[in-house]
Amino acid sequence: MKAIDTPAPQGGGATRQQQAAGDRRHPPAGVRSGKPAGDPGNQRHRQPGRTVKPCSGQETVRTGDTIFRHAGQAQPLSPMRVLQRSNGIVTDHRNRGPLRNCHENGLERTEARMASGSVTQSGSARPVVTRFAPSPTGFLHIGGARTALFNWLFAHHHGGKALLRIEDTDLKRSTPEAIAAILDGLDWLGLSFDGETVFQSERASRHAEVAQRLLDNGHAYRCYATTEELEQMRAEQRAAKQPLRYDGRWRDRDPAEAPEGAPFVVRLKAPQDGETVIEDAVQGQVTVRNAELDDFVLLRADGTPTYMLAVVVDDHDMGVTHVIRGDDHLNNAFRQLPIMRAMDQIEGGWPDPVYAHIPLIHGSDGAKMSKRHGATGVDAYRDELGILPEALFNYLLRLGWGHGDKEQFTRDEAVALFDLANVGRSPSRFDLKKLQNMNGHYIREAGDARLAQLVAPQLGSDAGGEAGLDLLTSAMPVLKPRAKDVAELADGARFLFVQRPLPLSEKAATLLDDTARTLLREIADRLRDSDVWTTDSLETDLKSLAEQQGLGLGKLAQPLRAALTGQTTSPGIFDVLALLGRAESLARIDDQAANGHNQA
RNA sequence: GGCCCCUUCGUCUAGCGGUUAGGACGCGGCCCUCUCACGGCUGAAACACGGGUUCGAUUCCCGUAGGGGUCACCA
Repeated sequence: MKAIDTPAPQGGGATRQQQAAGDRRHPPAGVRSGKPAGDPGNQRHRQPGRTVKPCSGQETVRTGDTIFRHAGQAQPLSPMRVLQRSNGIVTDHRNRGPLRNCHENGLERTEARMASGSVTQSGSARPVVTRFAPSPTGFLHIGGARTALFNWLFAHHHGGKALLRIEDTDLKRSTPEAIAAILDGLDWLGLSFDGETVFQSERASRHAEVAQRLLDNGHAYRCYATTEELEQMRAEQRAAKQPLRYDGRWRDRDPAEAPEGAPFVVRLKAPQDGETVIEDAVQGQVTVRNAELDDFVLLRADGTPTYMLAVVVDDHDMGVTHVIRGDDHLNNAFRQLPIMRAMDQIEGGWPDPVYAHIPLIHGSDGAKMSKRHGATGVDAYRDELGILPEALFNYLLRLGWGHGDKEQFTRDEAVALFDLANVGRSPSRFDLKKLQNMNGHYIREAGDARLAQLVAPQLGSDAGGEAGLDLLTSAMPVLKPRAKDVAELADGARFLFVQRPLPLSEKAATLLDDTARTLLREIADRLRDSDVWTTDSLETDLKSLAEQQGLGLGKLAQPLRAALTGQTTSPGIFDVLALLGRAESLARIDDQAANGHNQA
């Protein structure tokens, strides 16, 4: 955060033109690395297919993102954009600068990049603002949860703000229940977002206003093509094996030709030449030829905005500096950027955000997570799989991000260490086994009273009362190491609340043969005589009894365990006795010692 | 199909031109031990392939293969 406060090398009051000129004198690579652009270090991390090949005979001007070769004319670079780009570089681990070679730990490395790369205007801070923008069509998806987490961590790491926006413009599919479920899921994970939650549906008029601005300034146009017409167009493209895209039939047509009173949509007049380059903080440099993009719809025939427009307008209005979202949006960035660029040209103050497209979470079969992969909502992990929020938090953090060999991260550590630089670029598969293992770890660390509260509802009314909760709480230390989710914790605790006579598991019943019952009587006699009833005293008593009988402790403990719990597995036998108490223990032993004829 | 992205043990990952390729989950073995866990030790297990560049490539470049994403008046 300190780094963001670093005063700008360039004059704060520079006009966009001056800034553009300044940018030309100091090409991005140079600014970025602090080295001459020709430095070998700058070549090192080029990715396959990402190298920008300058056209010979023409000046290739990189304004950072768009290359206009045809005109040899660079799009003016706003001061804000310089800042933005710098921020992008700061967070770009694929960055070709020398800092990539630093052998520091990730945090220091990040700090170092921050310190060297950040530029602001007038020395004023441009705080990081991220946003999580789910569409409320269901519960909080596990992938969405991770996106939310990364946005939250990044913002907090940089002392910025993480905003929440509900993308509910598709009224047909958005429900209040889904909104509540998402909010609930975020809350459960402990991800609190800053400021007011923005509801995109409430901003339609603002979106339309921007569309009008675009229209008025020649960056958009009305398209009167009918749905049928467009379908036919696509059918023809399909038949001709052409890429499917709007052919721009109304782009340069005289509006006077428009059919009287016919409905129309508003389309962006997107750049057709050159290419757009994004310095993605995760994916590195990504280039798409502008010819690949068509004039997509901004405003529907009914005047409502499309997602593409709404996102851009909202991100701008919310002051979003870093767009961290799923990789499935990478292609969208190339459609959203032209809208921002157009608005920046019209009124200024619409800087490019830094993009960070994080890889998707895949199911075990390697395909994008969906319903058929089983649990996809965080609510299912909580309610059905008995996962603790801190476990999911940690697991999601480690999915696609790493920090050396470290596996466990507290919330504070995560905030301190998280960076986009160490987010991987390839999709990762969801591994329930590892989540459960991690959950086991956090169960062992969790407070006993808290776990008792979680477990009680699964154990009937006895467990929910004050006495029941107390019992559960005191049993937790010996129950915890044996469970990897809340259900297993409940299973382990069940013996505490079952009513006599205990039902026996098959294995337990087999264990309780005649000799075992005889032994149980001996045990009962011995225990009845002792005046203290603690784990230690019980251990002493039973060990001496075993010794007298010339038996290993195991021979004695197993039948006893069966009698006390009805199971063959449980916490340590002395703990079980102590937890159950003298009266209940002896009663259970007597039950089995006497019983028997009708058993085997 | 067009475009875009990705590729280290089965899975999550470390690795930043020279390493016995490290850790974690899972799996096997041993220890601990009253059972089951926990914990400790230990074993098997990976650089997709082919070309470059280099004295030297897991690491940089190109290509192939494979996987994924995306192509609406959905978001």
